[in-house]
Amino acid sequence: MICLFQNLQEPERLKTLPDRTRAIDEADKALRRQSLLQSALRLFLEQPTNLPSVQAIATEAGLAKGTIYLYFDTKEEIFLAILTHLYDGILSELLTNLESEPQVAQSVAATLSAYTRRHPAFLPLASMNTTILERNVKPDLVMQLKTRLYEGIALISQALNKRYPTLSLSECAQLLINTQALVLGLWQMHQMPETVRSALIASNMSLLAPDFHETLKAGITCLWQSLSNH
Amino acid sequence: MICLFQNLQEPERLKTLPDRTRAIDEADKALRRQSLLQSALRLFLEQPTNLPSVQAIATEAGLAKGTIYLYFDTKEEIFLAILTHLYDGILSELLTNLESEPQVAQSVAATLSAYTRRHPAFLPLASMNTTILERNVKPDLVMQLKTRLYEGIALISQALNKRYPTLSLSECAQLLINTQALVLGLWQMHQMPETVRSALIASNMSLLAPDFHETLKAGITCLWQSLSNH
Amino acid sequence: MICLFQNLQEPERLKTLPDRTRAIDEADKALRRQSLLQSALRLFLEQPTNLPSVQAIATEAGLAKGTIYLYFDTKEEIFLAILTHLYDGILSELLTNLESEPQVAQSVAATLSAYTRRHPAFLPLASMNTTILERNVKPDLVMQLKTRLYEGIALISQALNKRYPTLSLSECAQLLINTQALVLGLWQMHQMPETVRSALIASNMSLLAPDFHETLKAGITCLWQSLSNH
Amino acid sequence: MICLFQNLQEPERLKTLPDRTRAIDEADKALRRQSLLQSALRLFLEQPTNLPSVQAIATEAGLAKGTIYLYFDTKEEIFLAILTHLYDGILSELLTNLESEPQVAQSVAATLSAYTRRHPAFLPLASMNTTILERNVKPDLVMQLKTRLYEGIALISQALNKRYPTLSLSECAQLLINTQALVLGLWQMHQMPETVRSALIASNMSLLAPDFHETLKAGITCLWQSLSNH
DNA sequence: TATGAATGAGCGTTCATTCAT
DNA sequence: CATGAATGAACGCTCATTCAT
Repeated sequence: MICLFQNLQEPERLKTLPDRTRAIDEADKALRRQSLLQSALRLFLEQPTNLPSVQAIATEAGLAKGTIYLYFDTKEEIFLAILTHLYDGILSELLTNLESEPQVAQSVAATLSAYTRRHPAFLPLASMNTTILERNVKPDLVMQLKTRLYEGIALISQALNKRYPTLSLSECAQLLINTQALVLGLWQMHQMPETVRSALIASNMSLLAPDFHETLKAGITCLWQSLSNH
Repeated sequence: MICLFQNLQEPERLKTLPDRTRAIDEADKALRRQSLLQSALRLFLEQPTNLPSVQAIATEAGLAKGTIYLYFDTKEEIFLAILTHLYDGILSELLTNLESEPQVAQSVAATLSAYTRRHPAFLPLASMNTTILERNVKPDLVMQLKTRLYEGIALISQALNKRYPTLSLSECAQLLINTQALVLGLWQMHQMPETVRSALIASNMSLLAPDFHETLKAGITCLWQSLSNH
Repeated sequence: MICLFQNLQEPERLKTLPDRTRAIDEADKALRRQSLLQSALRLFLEQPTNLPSVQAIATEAGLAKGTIYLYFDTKEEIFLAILTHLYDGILSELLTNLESEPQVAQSVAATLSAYTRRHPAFLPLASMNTTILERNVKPDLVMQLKTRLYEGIALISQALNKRYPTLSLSECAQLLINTQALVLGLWQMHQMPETVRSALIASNMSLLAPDFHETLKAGITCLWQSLSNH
Repeated sequence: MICLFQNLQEPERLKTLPDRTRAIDEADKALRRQSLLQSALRLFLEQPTNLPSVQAIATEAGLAKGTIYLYFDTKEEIFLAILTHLYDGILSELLTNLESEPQVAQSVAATLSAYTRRHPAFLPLASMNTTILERNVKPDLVMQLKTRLYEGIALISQALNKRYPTLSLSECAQLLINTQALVLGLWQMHQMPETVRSALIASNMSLLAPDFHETLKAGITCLWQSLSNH
């Protein structure tokens, strides 16, 4: 089986190329690409409401602005690559945890909650996907993300189906998609300026300003309750 | 009962002010404001991926650019107003239909499906809310949207709670929030360039390019299945 | 003798017209005009680097924006009127003090120093005269200012000439003009952001950041030393 | 002696970079910067009442608007640079002429008169310095101008002091500052629309519409008469 | 491959002034 | 005379992308 997740790179293991050195062979190029992704990610995390500027990314990576365009066609492509990677990550963890955990719904909820904590760029980027990223990226890169997503979902669906044979493969897949949709939507609804958040709480409307992770778990539990019926 | 939704204006009933006429009294001003909202909406629907430019909105409304700033502080404010209005609309319909329909989950799904069809700006705008709109709008307008949302949810929760007394008010509210999150997320996942859509179908991954309204109904049914347990 | 300075109005004696009342007769109109001038001046003093907006002036005066244009053709006209008034004031004081004081140069210096202190709008406005005000005002209003200036200078020159008969009338006049030029120039050279001022002092260049009033006195003394020769 | 005025560039000697060519090394960059300054200056001289627009400057220089911002942070910075340069120029000439001319006051007057004729942008820009330029420029650029001014004044003061040992260094410096103030003020008082000028002459008030250069000489002579006493 | 100078489209907003009421 | 809604010109600046070197 081709591994979906070949792209995963532990940053700490990453050998870095000296700045302003020419990346000749494929390995060096990949390294440089990774380094750009790391820089972009780092800057994005500093202010997850905006994509950082190309200049900032280049500077952060110790390279020139033009160099970035040797590795990516547009700025958005960089972040779509990061997002793709993050999708890979979450799918991979879901699969792993599914197999080891007895309580499926709880496992899913816990995995998602932990993952979004450990990867605070995931949901902000996922939220921008439709609105910002895909709009400025070649279709085949969008397809790449979708394909990865599809394959991940397929694998997880199979695992699920093995444990809950009464649930069809496509029901499993749909459940996963719904889960991702729910997480994405909850995160966006939960996102707001700090002033608004405190105003909401002050006005007894904390329903709209809840702890994201709490809500996440509850929501997933609700969505996955069908499993307990099977 | 105080009606939340007094703001709803059927565009077709709207008397329009002749162009370049002065809106002196409050009624005329409201009319002009509505007309700007209509123009903005119309242009947005032509290309729901970008907010139209202020100049375009003004021209569409037969007014000068500066006039817009007599009615709105920023461009985003216009679209937040539209979105607020659309949230009012959906909440109102949910409430109405809930009371008349026997099958609650189906009613909710059908209402949402129909509403998003009739108001194709709803989900695109809702998707931009966090990322684009709220970022350039005074906090109290964000609060206004949230408050309306809260009050709508409160009313619907009460109606739900009346029919399913085993479900607590806050469980009902949370269910509604989850529903909105799910719809939002599904719409975003379902959103893609036409080329991508056909590529997905060609590659046997139509799972990721489904009919939105189908998926919506299935998703809501899944989320609301708890009701059948009560 | 026709008084040059009929325009001088002690603000405290000013009867004010109730807001939004129609000014029918000439006296009422003059009152309203004065009130607009006062409002404009008050706002300008709050931020003497920019002319306040017409809207701000109207609001401050309790009137509508359009009303201002019943009294002045352009915004700059308002400030040219204020400046004219302030020129009247300084000329009048110079004349008065000249007659009572024995030491002419010192009298002039002291008068100017005191006047600019009491009327902090004088030099800022005078500095804007060429660059901003006269550019957007009908020539005959500029002429009015010049005429007043001329007549004031003429009167003072006569007084000077009486005391120093060896100085021709036109030499006296020129001396006055040079004095005004010097004051204006010194004020502009002395004007700077606070940060720059402290940087200058820190760099041992306090020559360029002196006390304005000190410099003023020294400068005038220097310019007027010819008198002691006569 | 380190020359303060190394920046002086005779425009006619300036090698120009071909349009749309890249300025790679520092020399070319300096050339391009000079060319932008020249263009800005040229346009300003066409209408010395307003700073030309950035677009106009770019077009005049055969470059794109954005390019300007590679060389200057704001539009005002361009003109502050020109003004700094012009201050360098006048200080340099004053110093040179002082050393060669026997009659100091006359030398100063003649130098200033000639310089302002040859550099018609000098006084208009100097007049805008406080009101317009320094307001939109980083403090350290203002400081640069001040520093240059200070150093120029220091050098000239030394030269003066050598010839008139009874005048202290700081008296010399102050005399120079007063001179600059006087020139600036006279220029502003002398500045007026052509219509006003002819009206003044027609009304026998030519005192207020004199030949600037005449007045300048007379004024400086008056200010510098102290020297003859020493 | 790397650079970074050059490009130029894109846009929201302010505000003095006009003028219908 | 008073109002204030409507006007629309004016403009600096950013920044993703290109491309000559």
